[in-house]
Amino acid sequence: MTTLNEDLIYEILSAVEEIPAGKVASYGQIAQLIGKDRNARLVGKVLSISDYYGEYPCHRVVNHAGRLAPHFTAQRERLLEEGVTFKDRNHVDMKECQWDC
DNA sequence: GATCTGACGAAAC
DNA sequence: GGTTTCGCCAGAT
Repeated sequence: MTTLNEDLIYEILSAVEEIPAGKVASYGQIAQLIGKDRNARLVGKVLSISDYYGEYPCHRVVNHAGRLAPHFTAQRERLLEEGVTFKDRNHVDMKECQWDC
């Protein structure tokens, strides 16, 4: 496979853009949607290297604990504006706002 | 080509 | 609820 990241970015972003406003999805959920259920770390890495924030709702992607990305400070504010509820300053209420796919 | 690292996940403790 | 260990894949060194 010589095509590398370009293909991964397409798959991941295609899944990310399906996340409805006011909801959040875990990396594992995205990974599963792209057919790589154990490849959640790739989702995060690809988003970090890509500059697609603004074109895709990558702020709606959080980890399994509802914790936000360590290098993505604006993420919390964006989610609050969309109506996502928080349990703590850095923890999303997964029970209420996790994407039901 | 081997090793380490990473916006992670799940299970075990 | 938190920490520890392991697993997974792709990129960087």
